[in-house]
Amino acid sequence: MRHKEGNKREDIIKAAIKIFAENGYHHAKIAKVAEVANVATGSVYVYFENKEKVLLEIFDEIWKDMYNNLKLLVEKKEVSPFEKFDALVDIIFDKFTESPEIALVMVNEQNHLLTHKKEKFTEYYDKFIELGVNLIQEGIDKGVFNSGIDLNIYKHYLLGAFRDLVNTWAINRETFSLNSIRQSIKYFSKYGLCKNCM
Amino acid sequence: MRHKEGNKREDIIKAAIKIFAENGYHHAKIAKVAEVANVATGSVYVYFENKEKVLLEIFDEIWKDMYNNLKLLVEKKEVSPFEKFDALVDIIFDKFTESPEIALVMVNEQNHLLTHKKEKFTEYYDKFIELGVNLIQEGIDKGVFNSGIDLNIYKHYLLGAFRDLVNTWAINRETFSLNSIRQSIKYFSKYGLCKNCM
DNA sequence: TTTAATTTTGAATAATGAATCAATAAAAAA
DNA sequence: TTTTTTATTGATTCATTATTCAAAATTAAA
Repeated sequence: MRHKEGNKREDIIKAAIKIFAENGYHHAKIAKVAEVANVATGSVYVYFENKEKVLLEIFDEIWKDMYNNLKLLVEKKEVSPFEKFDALVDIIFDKFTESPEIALVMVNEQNHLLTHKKEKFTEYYDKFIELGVNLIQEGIDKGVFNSGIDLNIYKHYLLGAFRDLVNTWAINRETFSLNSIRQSIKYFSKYGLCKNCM
Repeated sequence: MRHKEGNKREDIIKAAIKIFAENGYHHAKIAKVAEVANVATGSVYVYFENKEKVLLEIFDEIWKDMYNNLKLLVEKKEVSPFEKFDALVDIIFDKFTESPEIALVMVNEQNHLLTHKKEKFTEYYDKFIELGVNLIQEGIDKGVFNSGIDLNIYKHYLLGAFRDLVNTWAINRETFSLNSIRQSIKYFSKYGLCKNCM
C-alpha cells in the first residue's frame, strides 16, 4: 500500500496562512492555497473537512504553542510578577516576529470566528487567557499590581491593544519596529497615562 | 415626475448595520438587507454602487459623527486634559450604547477594510485619531500626562483596547455592563497595572 | 510481477449570491 | 386626463468558487 508522501498537511497550513494573510480569509481561494502548497485542489479536502476547518486548525496550532510557553513561565516560582508580565508580552511578540502572516490572520479573522463560531474555537485560547489572568492576579495578591483592576475587563483591554498594535506593525513595517511596540506595551501597561498619579 | 419616497437610503443603511452585525459582512446577503429595509434588491444598487460601498458608508457616518463630537470637545479651553480624556472615551461609548450593532460591525469589519482597502477609508477616521492624539499631547505638554509615551503607538494601543472591549460587551451583554467597561478603560489608561510605581 | 490498498489528482459539478435590467409604478407637469 | 419623467421592482443572469469524485498514480505486499 501507498504511504502519504511529504508533509502535505503542514504544507497546506503554511500556504493557507500566507494566502489568508494576503487576501483575508473570505477572499482567499482554496485553489490558490493548494497551488502554493504544491498539492492538488482536492488534496486540501483529504486533509481538511472544509475551508473553515483549515482556519480553525491554524488558530489551534498557534494558541497551543503560545499556551505551552506561557505554562512554563507561570510555573516559575523565582520570577517576579513584573518579569512574568514582560515575558507574557514576549511570548506573543515572539510568535508574531516569527511570522507576520500569522499576526495578520489572527487580527483579521479571530474575532469573527469568536463571534460567529458554530465550531468550537480552540481550547488553547481560553487556557492561555486563564493563565494570563492568573499571572496578573498573582501580582495583585503580592501587592505589586494595582488592586483596582477588574481582571475580566483587563484581559480584553490588553488583548485588544495587542491586536491593533500587531496589525499596525504587520501592515506598516517600515514605520513601526516590532521591538518598539513590544517595549511600549510593557510601558503603557505598567505606568498608564498619568504622571505622578499614584 | 416622481419623488423618492421615504428614506430608502437611510433604511438600507440601518438594515445593513443590523444584518452585517448578525452575520458578518461577508455572510450577509444583499437580498436580506433589502428585505429588512423593505425595498427591492435592485433598490440597494440604486442607492449604492455595490455591497462594499454600503459598508464604507456606514463607517463614514459613524466616524463623521464621532469626529464632530470630538472636535467640539477639543476646542474647550477650560476643560483639563484628564476630563478631556474621559470625554473622549465617552464619545466612543455613547455611540456604541446607542447601537450595539454598530459596535459589532466596527469591531469585525473595520480592520479588514483598513488592511485591504482598495477604496479610501473614511477621512473622518484619520481626523478623529489626529484630534485624539492632539488631546493627549496637550496633556503631556501641560505636564500631567506621562512624557514617556510614544503617541503613534499609544493611539493604536487605546483603539485596540476599545475594540476588544466593546466587542466583548456586545456579544456578552449579560456578563459585562457597558458602564463598567467604560469606567475600567478610563482607570487602566490612567493608572496602569503598577501600584506605587511612579 | 501482479495485485491490492491507499493517496493524489484536477476537471466537473453545484451552489451561491452580487449585480443587472426590462418592466412596472408613482408622482409631477402639461 | 394624459404625458413625461423618475423611482422601484425582483426574477434572471452570470461569474465565482467551494467541494466532489472517478480516474490515475504510487507504493507495499503477495
